[in-house]
This record gives sequence, structure tokens and C-alpha cells, in this order.
Amino acid sequence: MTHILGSASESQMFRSYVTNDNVVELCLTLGLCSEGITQLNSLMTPRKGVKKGESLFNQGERLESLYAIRSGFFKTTMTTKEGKEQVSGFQMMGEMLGMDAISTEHHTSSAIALVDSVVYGVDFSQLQQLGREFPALQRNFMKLMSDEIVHSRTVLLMMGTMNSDERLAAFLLNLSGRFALRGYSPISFILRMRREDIASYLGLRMETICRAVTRLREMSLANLSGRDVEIVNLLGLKDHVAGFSRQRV
Amino acid sequence: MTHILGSASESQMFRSYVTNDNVVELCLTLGLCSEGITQLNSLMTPRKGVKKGESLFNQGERLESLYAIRSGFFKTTMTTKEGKEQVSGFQMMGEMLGMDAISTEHHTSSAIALVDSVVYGVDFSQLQQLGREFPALQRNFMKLMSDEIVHSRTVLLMMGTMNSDERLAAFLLNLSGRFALRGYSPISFILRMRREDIASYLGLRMETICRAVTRLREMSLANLSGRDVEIVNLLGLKDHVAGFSRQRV
DNA sequence: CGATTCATTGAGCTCACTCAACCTTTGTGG
DNA sequence: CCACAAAGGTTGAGTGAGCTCAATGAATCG
Repeated sequence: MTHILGSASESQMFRSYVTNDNVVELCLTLGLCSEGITQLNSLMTPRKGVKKGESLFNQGERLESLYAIRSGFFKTTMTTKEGKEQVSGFQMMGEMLGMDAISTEHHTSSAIALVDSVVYGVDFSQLQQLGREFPALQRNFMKLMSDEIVHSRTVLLMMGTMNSDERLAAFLLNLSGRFALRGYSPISFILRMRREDIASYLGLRMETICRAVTRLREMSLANLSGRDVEIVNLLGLKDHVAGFSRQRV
Repeated sequence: MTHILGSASESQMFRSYVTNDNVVELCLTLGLCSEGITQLNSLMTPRKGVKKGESLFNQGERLESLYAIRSGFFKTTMTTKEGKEQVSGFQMMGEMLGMDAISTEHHTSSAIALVDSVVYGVDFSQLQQLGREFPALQRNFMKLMSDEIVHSRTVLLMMGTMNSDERLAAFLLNLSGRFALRGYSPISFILRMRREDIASYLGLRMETICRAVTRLREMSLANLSGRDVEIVNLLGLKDHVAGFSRQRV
């Protein structure tokens, strides 16, 4: 997933998005002059709808296009030979999908819509071309990729050092921050994924998530009722996650 | 860490390295004409030695330069507020360090030499500049970044779905493949890191690694004696890792 | 409104963790 | 070159966090 939290430059991007209602700006146009923006817009394929449960692309398929999420919510999953599924991330409005496929030109994960969603396709080679004319675009795209590296490592850090409560807390804080950045409430939001998906993402079992939910409630940190989330004590939550709160978990 | 296994294009890169003894070629010059290679060489700062135990850069420092490893072996680590250390990867000859810092222009991890090593500095903005003239260079650098994303996700998959034996087996197979690619034996090599580092990287404890070592020996899959590794049954090892053998764990 | 998928809670188990003792290798100064 | 200190590695015993299995309740959807 592409994360936007934390980097000042990316907050800027988001602001430009909010005013112009243009997803690709959010993702890529940092520092671009208006001429560049026009060209970037022309490079996008028409909007494409993806119904809940449908996949945008599947593991193993050839990379045809990157995608910028215009609205909706996705999960990305990797499947082992034996059919075990591992959720590798959740993506929301304004984030990019498919960058893992640049390496081999084949998708290493599948992207599945968790709600009815709308995406723009972004042609990678055209993007490269345009990046040559507008260095800021090129650099910004690289930042997005670097963000993914940083995020993955942070998740690894989490898996290596946190217990189940802390992982769930970190997960909620991450969502909270991303919602806040989009102008939504950071303390009251709706989960779009199943417990099982959360569990897979955090390297735990669904039952363990349920118990962690109960514990966060007992500690008066967060109330989860089904998919509704109410963060009761944001600072307390951050505190509970200890050394991770500053980082983009 | 930058990984080279698996992608056909990167194997090609490596071949050019073997003949020309030029690390940056290994990392970046895929598809570059000779003029480009010359310019790329000129962009590299002089070789820099890093003694065993010393750090090449530290978490939090400003990004000054990316590095291509000319010889030696590194680990990258992230440290939490409380001082817990998590190993995020191991890098060897011909791999790149520092790409996680492109996002925020600050290093999110520290790189520590596990043996006396030599690196080249590669200036990022100059690299960008040159990338504009040589699209293949640009694209190749992106592939390296995408590789890191894919690798991180694969490690996540491992953490989420494998037990201790399988993780150690996957780890050994990964090293094996990377050594093979460099012309070294894939079944007999030396570990440059402590058990504790392996444990941290795999999300386990040092004692658990020791017991996993014993079990792999009992299964006649691999003999580890101290830091010497002898893979007894490469196919068996791959089999043991099941669905992961095809992937670049 | 019945079926199916998703979520919660309990009971018992297991794999990896902790703590601890001991062994082996590496490095250093006399 | 040896001796000894320090760091790293191995093995055992007991514990515990998260897993499995199972039963039941809640939400979602034709």
C-alpha cells in the first residue's frame, strides 16, 4: 500500500487533491506546474469501477497498468502454493496499487475491492516518459515507492516486536491517521475488512483479534462494535503502542 | 535489501558485473549503452571502506548518498524508542543500500558492516539526472525499488505463515540463491551474521534459531556448524519451505 | 426470512519464549 | 604464543501467548 502519513510533502499533495478533486494529483503531481498536471491527466485511462469482492488484478498477471484509487477500499493478498492467503496491505482513496509489479512486470499480489470502488489506470511507461519531462513527478513517484519500502519494514518491525494488543492498536492508529489526512474523523470510522483480513495482515488469528478487541475495550482505549470503531483514548492508544507511535505503522 | 534472485533482467545485470568488475553496473546499468556506463561511473564517489562493526549510515540521519556494495556484508536495523533492535535485512556485494530514505530524505534504518566492506556512494539527484538521459537506467532503478517492495512482502508472508524451521530454511535458501548468483557455491557458504541477527530478522529468538538448526540437521537437510553452512539436501529444503520455494524469500 | 458468512467466547494445547547453565569461539594484552 | 576475558552459541526445563477446535450469536444478503 502507499502511505501518505508522515511525509510533509505528501500532506501537501493531499491538500492539492482536496481542492481539485483529482486523484492522480494526490499521488503524483507534487511540485508539478499546471502544464504538467494537464498532461498527467491526459495520461490517465477512464475511470473504472470495481465491485465489492471483485479483483482489480491478480497475482501472476502481467502488469498492464498501475492504479490510483479514486474512491473505495482494497486489500492486497499473496497466496502460497498451498492456497494459504496472506493479506499484505489495505489501500484507500488516493493511494496507488500495483507498484510491486514493476520489478518483474508481473503482479506479485492480488488487489480485491472491499467495497464498490473506482480507480484510474495509470500507464507506467507513459508515466516514465512524462517523468522525464517533469523531474518533480519522477522524484515524487520514487518517493511513493520508497514509502512502500518504509511501510513494509515498519510492519516487519511490528511483527517482530509487538504483541497482539499492540499490533491491533498500531493498526487502528494507522487507519486513524490516514482517515484524518482525508478529512474524516480520526476517532470514529468504519472498518471495511473482516476480522480475518486484519488477523492475516497482523500475522495473527481471527480469534486473537477478537480477544485483542475485548482487551482494548477493557482498557478504555477503543470500542469496536462489529466494524464500527470509536477510539476512546487516542493518546492512550499511542502510548500503548510505545515506540511505534511516531512511525507510520 | 535489494534482491537479485528471480528476475531475469537482474541475472543479466549480474553477468555484466562479473565480466567488468563494476558494481554499479550490477545495480543499475541494465540496458545502458557504453556512453551511459561511462557517465554512470563518473557519478560514483570514490570507494569507501567500512570496518566490521561500523555503520555506513544511521537511522534518522539525512540522506546524503545511496550506496552500492562493492564487497562485504551488511545488516540493516531499525530501533524502537525503547531501544529494541529489529534487523530488517542483510545486504551483500552488488546490492544497494539507502533506498528507504528516498521517501523522507532521512534514513529509517541503520546499515552496519558485518565484515570489513567497501562501498561506492551514488548521488541520488545526479542519478535522477542521468536517469532522464538514459531511460533504461531510470527504469532499472525503479525495478530495484520494486524488488525491495516485493521482498519485504515476501518476508511478511513468511512471518505470517511459517513456523521456525520453515523460516530458517527459507532464509538459508535465500542466501544460497544469492551466493549462487555471484558465482559462489549455493550449498556451502559462511554466515556473516550472529544467530541473534538471524533471529531478529525472522521474528524469532536466538534460542529458537539454535533449535531450528538442530532440527534441520536431524532432518538431514542442512548442517550448520557455527557460521559454516552445508546444505545437504537442497531439494528437500525447498520442499520443506513448501509454497515459498519459487518465491524470493 | 432463511441461508450464509462473519464475529465472539470458552477450553485445552502447542510452539516459541524466558531463564539459566554451560560450552565454544574470538580477540587481546602480557 | 598463551591465557584469559568477552562475546557468541547450544541445550534443558518450565511457562505463557497465541493457536486450534468447537459452540453459539450477530450481521448480511439473496
